[in-house]
Amino acid sequence: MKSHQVTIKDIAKILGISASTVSRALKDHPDISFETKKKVKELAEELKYKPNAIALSLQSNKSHIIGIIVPQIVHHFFSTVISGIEEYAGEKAYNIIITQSNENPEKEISNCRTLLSGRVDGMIVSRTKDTENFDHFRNVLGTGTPIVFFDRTCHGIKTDKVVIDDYKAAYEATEYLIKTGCRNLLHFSGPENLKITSKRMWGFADALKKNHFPFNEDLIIKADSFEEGRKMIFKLHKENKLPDGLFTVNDMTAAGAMSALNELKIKIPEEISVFGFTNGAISKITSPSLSTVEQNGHLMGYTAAEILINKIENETHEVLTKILPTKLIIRNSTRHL
Amino acid sequence: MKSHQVTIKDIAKILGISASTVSRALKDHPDISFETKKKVKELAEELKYKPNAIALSLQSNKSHIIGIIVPQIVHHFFSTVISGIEEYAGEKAYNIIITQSNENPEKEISNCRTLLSGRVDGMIVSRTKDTENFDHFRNVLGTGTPIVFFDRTCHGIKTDKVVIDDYKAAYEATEYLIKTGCRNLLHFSGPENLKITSKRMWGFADALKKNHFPFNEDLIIKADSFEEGRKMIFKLHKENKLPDGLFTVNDMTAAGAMSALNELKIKIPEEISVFGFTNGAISKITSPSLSTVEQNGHLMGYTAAEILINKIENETHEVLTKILPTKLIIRNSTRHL
DNA sequence: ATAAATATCGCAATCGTTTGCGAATTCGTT
DNA sequence: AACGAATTCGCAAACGATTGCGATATTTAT
Repeated sequence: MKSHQVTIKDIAKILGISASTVSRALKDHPDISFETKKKVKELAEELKYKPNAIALSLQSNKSHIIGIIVPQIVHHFFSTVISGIEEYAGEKAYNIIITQSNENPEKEISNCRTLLSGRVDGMIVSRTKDTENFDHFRNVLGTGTPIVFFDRTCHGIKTDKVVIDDYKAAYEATEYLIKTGCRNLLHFSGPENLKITSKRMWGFADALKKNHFPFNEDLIIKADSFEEGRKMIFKLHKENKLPDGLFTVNDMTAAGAMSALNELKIKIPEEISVFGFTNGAISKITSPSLSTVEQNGHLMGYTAAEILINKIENETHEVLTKILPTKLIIRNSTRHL
Repeated sequence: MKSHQVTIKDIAKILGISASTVSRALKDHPDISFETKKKVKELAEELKYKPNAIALSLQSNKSHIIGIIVPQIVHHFFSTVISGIEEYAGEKAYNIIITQSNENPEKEISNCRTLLSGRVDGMIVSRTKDTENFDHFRNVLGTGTPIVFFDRTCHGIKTDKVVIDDYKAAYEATEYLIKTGCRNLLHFSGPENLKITSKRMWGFADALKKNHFPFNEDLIIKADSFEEGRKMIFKLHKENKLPDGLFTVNDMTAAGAMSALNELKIKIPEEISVFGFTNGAISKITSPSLSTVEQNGHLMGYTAAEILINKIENETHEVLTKILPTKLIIRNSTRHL
């Protein structure tokens, strides 16, 4: 099928010179005469010669490929990050190979293997919710392949990270709810072993404490999906325990909660304010539109790629954690100041 | 940085045998004695030897990489398709390299170049809305690299396609609106040079005609995003031209329309039914939840990968167009039968 | 015992490109 | 005229793995 792609040897043969001369001519090596260069370049142009990236990789031991592992490509936040990675990588002439773990630690391990044997120059990773053993990442680092984690990082591994200040953002969101008159707050939270969700939880808790609100663990409820958000609202409603302010671990959960509240004819934000997290695509679509924390996924990906490629090309060994700024996006699911 | 990855030569040197023997031992070549095989395999295991994919590629002229070009990774439908591609590719030990054109034909051309010089074995593509010249795709095909188009295909290029029957799906959706009592229908449409949107439009038009409804071009309105959907509803409302049934070219547009209708306190579906297209993530989130056409992106990607890899490995030359089934998803933005 | 068959392994070329080093040619200088 | 310098280019090795073929060594058959 594959018809023969033009190689440097083809050009050499046609011109009756050696392959080395062609190679040097194409990259303006001073040893080559102007005339030879001209002939070579013209023919290369005519035959649409493209250097064989694979041969170059073999030579240089660099593939110019970045491997990515995310839980799900379909998830809006992750695809935003990927898009950011792709942008910076493109600028630097890197390609990206994407794999997804589907929140399955086993798959994550096999993804590492795949990318390693694909000889990627580095990896950008957001781990599974359930990843507890990090040996596969240590193996990768052991081969000299750098990793940059984003969003969901791994505790106890010495490597670069790009995150946001989940604690601070949650604190601010909670305080906004308080300032706009909410007196009875609740937080829908995610799995505890994820640092980002526990940080958001602590931000919520500390904001309450600082503002002299009573706090106990009943104010933290496990719910981190559209369905669970819905269910939990119905449950709270039945038990007559609905709050007047709700801060959720992500936008989807908020959307689920709002969907239930709408069905119950409970007015948002008059009777209950809802604050999400992530500023995903859905936050503009909900009724009413959702106040949320902007977590700039594109920038996160872009930054991760920047750090990684810099590490690849300059072989620096310093380990840094980059904290990206967040900001509150106030829409119509919360009252105004 | 990159510490030396163990190669076949390392194993050979340690064991005092030749590289060729190691190579054959690892793949159970009958020429090699049992003892030698055992020694080689044990050492390979111990040193965590992984064959160098790049060297293999150079040898076989196969990279085991599939290149993907989509307008936007972030778009839910496309990321669903990518996820499907990734799944089948993973099963067949292929990697995927993803590029996005950002709806920019220039970028699409450069993406083709990038993937070509990355020596991908084949490509899966959904083109830009504005791509009018297809020469870059013809160039790719000219190098013997097969392409499978999905969703947005290219007219006049002889290559495989995976699509849905947009016409039929639109026809059925429209007919559903009619059957549930809508008498005054409108269609929010996309750019005309995209086959999929014009097919959806014709499906809408023919359903009207078949049901003896008057049809004229005023029933087709250009609006294919959340914002435009919103604006157009407000405009129609001001002009007192709101329909009692709305079929949109995609879910986002429907969501925008519903957002405006909600603000105008117009009841869905009592006063106006809304029918979307795609069954994206947002269709469950809208208030009320959106009736829509299921366009199985995951299956589309999976199928495209199947066709492509089959073509790569078996070097078949037949060109086929696979039409995937759709079905109506009836939720709460339309009345029931 | 000798030829033939078998078992086991190494040499070298190959994939496409790069690069140090040496070779050949031309030019300039005295 | 002769010698050194400069110009221009080719040879060959290297990257890691595969594979046809040839080279031993061992065993079997006659």
